Amino acid sequence: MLLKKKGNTVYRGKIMEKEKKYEPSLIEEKWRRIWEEKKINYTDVNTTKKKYYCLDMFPYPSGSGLHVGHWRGYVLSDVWARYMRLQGYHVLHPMGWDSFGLPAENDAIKKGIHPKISTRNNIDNIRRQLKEIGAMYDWTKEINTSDPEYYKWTQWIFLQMFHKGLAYRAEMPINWCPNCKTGLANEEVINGNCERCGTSVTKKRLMQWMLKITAYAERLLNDLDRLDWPEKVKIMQKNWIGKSEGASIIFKIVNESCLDLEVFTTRADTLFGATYVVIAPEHPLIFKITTPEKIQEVKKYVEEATTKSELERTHLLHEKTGVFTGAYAINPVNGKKVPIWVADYVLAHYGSGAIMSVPAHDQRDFEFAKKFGLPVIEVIHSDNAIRNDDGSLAAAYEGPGILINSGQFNGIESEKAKYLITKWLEENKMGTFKTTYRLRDWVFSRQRYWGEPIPIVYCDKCGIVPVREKDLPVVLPDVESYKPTGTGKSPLAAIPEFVNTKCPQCSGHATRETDTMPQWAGSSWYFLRYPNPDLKTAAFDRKIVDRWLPVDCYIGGVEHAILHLLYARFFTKFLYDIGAIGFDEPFLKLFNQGMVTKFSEKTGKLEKMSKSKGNVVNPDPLVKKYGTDTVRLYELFIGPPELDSEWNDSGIEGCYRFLKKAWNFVIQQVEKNSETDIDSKKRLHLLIKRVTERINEFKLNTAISAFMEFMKDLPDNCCFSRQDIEKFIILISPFAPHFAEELWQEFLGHSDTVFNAKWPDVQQQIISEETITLPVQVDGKVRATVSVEKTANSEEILKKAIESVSKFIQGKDIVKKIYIPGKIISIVTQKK
RNA sequence: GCCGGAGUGGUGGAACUGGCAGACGCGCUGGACUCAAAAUCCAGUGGGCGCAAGUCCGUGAGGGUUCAAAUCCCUCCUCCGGCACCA
Repeated sequence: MLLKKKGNTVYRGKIMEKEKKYEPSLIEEKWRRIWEEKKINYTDVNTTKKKYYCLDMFPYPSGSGLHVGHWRGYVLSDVWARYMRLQGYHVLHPMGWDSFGLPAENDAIKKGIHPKISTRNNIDNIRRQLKEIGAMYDWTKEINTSDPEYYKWTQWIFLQMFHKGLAYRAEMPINWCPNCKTGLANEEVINGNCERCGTSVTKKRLMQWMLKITAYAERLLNDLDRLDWPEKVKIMQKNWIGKSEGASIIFKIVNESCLDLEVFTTRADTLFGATYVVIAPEHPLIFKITTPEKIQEVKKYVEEATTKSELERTHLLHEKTGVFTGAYAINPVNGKKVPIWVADYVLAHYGSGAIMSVPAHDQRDFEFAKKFGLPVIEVIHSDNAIRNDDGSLAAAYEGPGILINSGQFNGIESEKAKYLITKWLEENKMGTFKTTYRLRDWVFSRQRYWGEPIPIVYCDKCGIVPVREKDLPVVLPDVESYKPTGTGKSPLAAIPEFVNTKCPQCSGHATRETDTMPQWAGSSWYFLRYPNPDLKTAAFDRKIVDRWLPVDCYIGGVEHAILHLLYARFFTKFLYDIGAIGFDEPFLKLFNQGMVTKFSEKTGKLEKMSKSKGNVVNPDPLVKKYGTDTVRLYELFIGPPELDSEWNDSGIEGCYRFLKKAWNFVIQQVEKNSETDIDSKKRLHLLIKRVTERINEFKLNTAISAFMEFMKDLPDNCCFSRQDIEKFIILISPFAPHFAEELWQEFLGHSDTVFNAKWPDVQQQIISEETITLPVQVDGKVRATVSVEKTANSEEILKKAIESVSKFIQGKDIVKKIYIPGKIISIVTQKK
């Protein structure tokens, strides 16, 4: 019974005799408290029910808190997790903190607070904000990568890699960020700049711990096929791994016949056109082969090249430079003597750090040859080559063609010649088929304080010795000064109590490794820890992780497409190989939510929401005004979840109005206490069908539209039974959990949570129509619609259709009649 | 340069496998309620022409396939993201 009273819609329910309208502020906090008290989100990992692991990419606890952009992914995963729960799954939906690493540390330095304290404060703040979202996280499984009880096991995994030879030390020029004062992984350098602070990255030669991720290149590549991931991410990983099949060819060095110069090429077919050889400035043979009269010049060039920044070398200076070493090599296929040059367009870390140069068929070599007057010999003929008036090549021809100037291989098609020439080299022991990868080993050392200490000691007698497993964790010491030194050593090196230790093997004097691990270490296996976060005896319980993993659905931003996802796959495969787990891919399904953008006054463009762009929208005032459920709805309604969406505050009103209407609808219908009429039954089941389908397809924006349409189209006199109203509440509960719970328990009087209810089934026979309405087109234009019995045959239907458009076909001949069952009728006419 | 994604009213966005373009929301206009406002409710809302019934045009541009194209094909433009001297 509806009463008008002071402008408010009120109801008299069975349970209470007081007036009530939709007031989120009165219900949301209450339910969050009750859910926590009753532990309804606690996941018993020992359950025998079918499981579902729905994981968010865990955040790093920055000081600036969450904005509406962060909400989007969390709301999305929560709707999905709640939906799967209502589908009868036992859902694990955990949350934790990626709290080691540069962002946390830089933030701490900026504020002058110890990272340990600031991290704890930030975590407390973000946890509070996350709880406001109302997500069903099982907080008893919270983990924190900077907790010694956690990083003990990160160190343990490192030791396992060390034992298998996958963690090794190497002195090499690495990417160095002068601002963050630390080495960086290849993956952390974006366009020659530091991923974190944007500073131009330089090179620094340092002794580094490396992880041999390249040993897994082939598997990391192949197994992508098994994953239900966005194609975009798979392609990005594929490109990053960069598999390239070709040949390794040996060039003997003139007068140094014991020295072999190995080059890698994908164009063995052009071997006869190799007119010189180029080695990278970092090539190990460089000073062995350079002739005495050239040594000064080469030395100078190498020095210049190796101190250039990554940006200069790879992005800015495409003008070719190089010097002749004075040495010559022998082209194995024809015995020709060719000069050896040093040039920095050849990269030391790819292939063998040396190339054969074929200026006629490689544009880079062409430019170099032109600049230094080196010969160009065409060996692939094609009419598609671009030529000067005199017939010489105007640019390298890189396409396919027929071999010329190539001895016994003349006349062969280039693709075929690749194989034949490589085979010939192999038979003559001057080369092999070879596959190379762009992927490089992972630089695992950071010269910073806030990370996992690498559990290694250096003993004067025994050398490099791993810390015994029983002595883990190597605890990060509390220090006053944790600022980076910039010397290439971590701040830990300045703490004698930390550095000086005893050798685990001989008990003699030893010093600890003082570098720490990169931020990506802890996040490479955290998903394995959630099901058993408090386990003291191991990183994880194999029985439990094998039951709960792989993660069924992983939700997060696309910015981690390469870094985190590749590293996590690598760790998982390694743990599989050593028998620690029974699966070798961590994440079966990946969903990347789009960014939330907003116009930035600073840049004058639409930008991803971020503090630095000055375009963040704080959810707190919105929650205060409309309630969490409305904000949740709007986060989803704003656009397709996988695409970027522009935030606009004004749209949120629509979601609030909808919830108010839905609230009143439920109350009115329960008050009516009648049976569901046929029309309403049909509407409800159509809604169930649409919402279910759209959630399954992750089209949550249109799932919400379906609810709005349902509400909007209801006739005034519609009637729904209590049972059907319950279905409606269950249907909306993943989207607006507080709203649904209040109606379910408080208004309808259930004693258990709505999230233990069962997702409603569609009754197909209710929504199937006996008559259908079809549009009728004449010459491609819709001119009428006809209602026909579903069972009618096509002749009847066409007859009816033609009658309906008689006006439009008068004086014309019908040349074609098309009836697509259930879809459309199309009449084609011609003038008489 | 290469590889992805996108381009639809005033606006955010719908549209299954080629089958009534613009669902739903915002905004706007008009109306109801009110002393008045807010809130709420009802109606309208792509553009042109027309009093109207209507009718023509319309999914970044231009071509094509088809009875039928936002959707498929070709050429091109713009924006966003990734990679980029990887031999």
